[in-house]
Amino acid sequence: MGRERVTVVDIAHAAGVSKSTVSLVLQGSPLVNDGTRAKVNVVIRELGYVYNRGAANLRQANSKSKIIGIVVNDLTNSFFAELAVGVDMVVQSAGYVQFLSNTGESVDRQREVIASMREHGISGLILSPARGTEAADLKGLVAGGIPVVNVVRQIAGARVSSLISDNHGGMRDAVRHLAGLGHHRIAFLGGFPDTAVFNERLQGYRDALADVDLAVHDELVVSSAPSRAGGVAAIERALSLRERPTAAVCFNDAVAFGVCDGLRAHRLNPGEDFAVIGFDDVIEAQTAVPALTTVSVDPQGMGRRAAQLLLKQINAGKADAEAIVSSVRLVVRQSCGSAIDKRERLSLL
Amino acid sequence: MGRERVTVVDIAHAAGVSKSTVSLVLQGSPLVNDGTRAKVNVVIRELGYVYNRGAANLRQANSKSKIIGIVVNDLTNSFFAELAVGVDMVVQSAGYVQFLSNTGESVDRQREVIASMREHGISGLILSPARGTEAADLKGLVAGGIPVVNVVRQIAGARVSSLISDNHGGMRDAVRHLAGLGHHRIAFLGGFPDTAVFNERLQGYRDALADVDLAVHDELVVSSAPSRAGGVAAIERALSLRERPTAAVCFNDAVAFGVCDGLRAHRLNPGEDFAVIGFDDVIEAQTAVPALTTVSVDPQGMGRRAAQLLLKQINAGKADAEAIVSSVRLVVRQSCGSAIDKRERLSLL
DNA sequence: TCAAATAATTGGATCGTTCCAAATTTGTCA
DNA sequence: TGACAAATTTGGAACGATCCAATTATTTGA
Repeated sequence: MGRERVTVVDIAHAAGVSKSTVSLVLQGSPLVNDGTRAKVNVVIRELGYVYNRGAANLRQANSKSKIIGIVVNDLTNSFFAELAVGVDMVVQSAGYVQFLSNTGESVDRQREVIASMREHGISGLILSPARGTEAADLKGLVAGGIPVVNVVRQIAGARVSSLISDNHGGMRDAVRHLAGLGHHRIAFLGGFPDTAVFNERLQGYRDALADVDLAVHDELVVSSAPSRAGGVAAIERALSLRERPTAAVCFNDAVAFGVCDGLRAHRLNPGEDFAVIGFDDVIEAQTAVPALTTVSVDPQGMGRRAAQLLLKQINAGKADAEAIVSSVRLVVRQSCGSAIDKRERLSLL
Repeated sequence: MGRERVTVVDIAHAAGVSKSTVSLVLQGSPLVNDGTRAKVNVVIRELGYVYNRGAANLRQANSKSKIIGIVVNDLTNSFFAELAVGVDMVVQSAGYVQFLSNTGESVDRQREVIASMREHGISGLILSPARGTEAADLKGLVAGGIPVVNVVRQIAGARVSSLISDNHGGMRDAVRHLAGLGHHRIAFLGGFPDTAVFNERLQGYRDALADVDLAVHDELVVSSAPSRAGGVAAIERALSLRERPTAAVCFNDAVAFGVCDGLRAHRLNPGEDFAVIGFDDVIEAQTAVPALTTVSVDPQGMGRRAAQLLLKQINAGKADAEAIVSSVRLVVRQSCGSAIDKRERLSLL
C-alpha cells in the first residue's frame, strides 16, 4: 500500500528526459515537442504519478496556491449551503479547490479556522462572518495581501470587498406589497437585532410603512433566532398580542417556514388567513405548500458572484475593496394570497 | 500589501537563535529551554509569522498533511450539510482542516474533485459517492494508501471502510409502526430505484409487510427524486390510484416534507387524514408542523463517527476496511397520528 | 554548405520547513 | 576541580516541484 511516492524525477528517468522537461509538460508549456510530451504523458499515467501541489507552490511563491477558503456562519441553514455550492461551481471550473468551514457563529472558531487556512496558503477567502466579527479579525489577511470578499454580512471598518443583498429595498418592496393587498397590521418577525442585516431589513420595513402612511407599532417587531424554530416562537408571540397582525414579513425563509408551521398549529392557514413573506428564496420556497412569497436573493447566484469577484481580485494581484449591493426582487407566490385572489375576494363582498 | 514572507530564518535571525531551534519551538518540542521558547514566541508574534504547512509537509513525507477531504453528492440536502458539520467538528478539534466539495451526483465532477484533493495531499477522505460511482474510481486512493470512509452509500467491491445506517431495519420498524396503528394500504414514496439505499429501504418495507401479513402492492411503490419536489410528485401519483393508500413511508425526510405539502394541496391534513413517516431525522423534522415521525439517523452524529473512524485509520497508518452499520431508531412525532390519538379515536367508535 | 535563427532540452539553484548527527552548554558528583 | 551525563542548540542535507540561464538539436536562407 504505502508505496514510494512517484516524483518528477522518476518520470524523467523512466521517460528518458530531464525533470525540467517533465515539469514543462506538467504545466502545459508550448515549448516542448509534441512527441516528447506524449511520451512523458504516457509514463505519467503508467506510474500513477500524482502532482504535488505543495512542492510546486513552495517554489512559485509569487503564484498562488489554487485554494480558496470559504467560511460560513451556519452551514445547516440551506441559504449558506447553496451559497457554498455556488462558490464551488465557479471556483472549481477555474481550477481552484474550496476549503469550506463552518463557524456556527463562534468568533473563536472563526479565528482558528482562518488561521489554519492561512497556514495552508489560501489565495483568497470568502467569508460570511460570525456575529461579533470585528475588522481586527481580518487584519492579518489584509496585511498579508490576501483578497477577502465578505458576503451577506458586512464588517464595519474592514478594508475588504463585500457582496451583500439589498436588504433595505427588498424588505420595503415586501411590505409595500402587503400594504397594497390591504393589510394594516404587518409584523416583522425573526432575526437577531444585533446584526447589520437585521437593522437594514428593519429599516426597510419602517420606511415602507411610512411610505404608505401606516403607523409603526413596536410590538409588531418580534426578534428571534433566524431559524425555523425561531419563526415558530416569533409567530407565537405575535399571535398573543391583543391586536393580532394579519400579515408578516420575515427575517428570512427559515423563519417564514417556522411562521407557517406556527400558524397551522393555531389552525390558521398561511396564505389565506394570514399573509407571510420570507427573504432569501431558498429552493424549498417554491415547492413548499403554500409556495412561499419571498424576496429572492438567489443564494447560489450570490455564491457565484462572490467567487467571481474574488477570482478577479486574485488575478489582478491587488485587492481594492469594492462594495457591491446585489439587487433583489420580490417573488409573489401563494403564501401572501396573490393579488388576484384578493381581488376576487373583494368582488364577492 | 504583498510584503515579503516571514520565514523561520527571519525569526531565527531576529531572536538570535538558529532556524532549527525555531522549528523545534513551532512543533512544541520539549527539548527547547523555556526561556528560549518564550523569546522565540515573542518574535513570532511581533513579525506576524505564518506557518507554511506546505513546506513543512514537503519535508515530512512520512507524516501527513492535516487535511481531510469530504465530498458529498448533494450539499443542498440538509442531511449532507449536517453530515459535513459533524465531520468538521471532530476533524477540526483534531487539528485537521476540511476540504469540502459537492459533486451534485456527477461522477465526472467527483473524479476531478478527488484528483484535486489528492494533489493537495489529503490524508484521508470521507465520501458520500455520487450515483454510479464504481470501485475503480477509488483505486488510486487505495493504491496510494489513503484511507477512505464511505458514508451513506456503499460501493460494491471497493476495499474501503463504510458507515451506513440500518436502512432495512429502520424502514421495517416504520412500516410495523404504521401497521400497528391499523393502516393496511401503506405506500413507499420517493427515491431513485437504482441506488443501494433505495433497495435496502424497500426491502425493509416489503419484509415488514410480510411480517404483519399485509400484501405488497407494486403500485404503492412510487419512486421519485429524493427531494421535496420529488415528494410532491410521488404523493400526487399515489393519490391518483383507484385505491388510495392511507399512510406512507418515505425515502427520506425531504420527500416526506414534500408529501405533506402535496397532501395539503389536496386538502388532506398530514398526521390526521394521512400518516407520513420520513427517514433521516433532519433538524427541521422536530420543528415542522406537524412534527415529522421519522427514522432517526442523526446525520451530524454520523458525520462525527465517520470522522472518528477515518482519523483512527489515519493514525493507525493502515486502512483495513471495516463496514459499520449504524443503528437507527424510530422517533414518533405527530405526522403519523400518535398511538395515543389512535386509541382515543378508536374508543370513540 | 555554413552561419544565423529557432526550437527543444537541461542542470543546478531555490522555495520554507524538518530531520539528523554533531557540537555546545550546563549540571552533577566524587 | 575534572570527568561524565544531561540538556540545548545547531549547521547542513533533504523533500518535490519550478525557474533561469545555458546548452544542444533542428531549421532556415542565401
